[in-house]
Amino acid sequence: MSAFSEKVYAVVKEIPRGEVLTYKQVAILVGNPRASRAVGNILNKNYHSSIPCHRVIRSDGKFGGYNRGEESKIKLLRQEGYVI
DNA sequence: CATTTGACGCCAA
DNA sequence: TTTGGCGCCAAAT
Repeated sequence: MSAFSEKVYAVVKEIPRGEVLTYKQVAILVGNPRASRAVGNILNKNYHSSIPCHRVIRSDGKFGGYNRGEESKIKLLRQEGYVI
């Protein structure tokens, strides 16, 4: 595991229920404001059940993708009470 | 080691 | 406002 991915996992894991962070925000929190793309890449290839990667969405307000399907991601967020 | 890929983001038309 | 193109970074090929 690279330090970068470790930080990404740590940050995502700390997202409280009902809250969401954008890829950009995560990138900033890990120290690389421009690595928004890399963040998505890491979450995509390393999906662990321990990490609520469904709490990470695009800065545009779109939901982005999800390894279990975007529908599942949206469903989860709605269940957690996330509303636009 | 060099190139491509991808759950992104911002700016210019 | 919506679309297209460019930039940026880490991992996979």
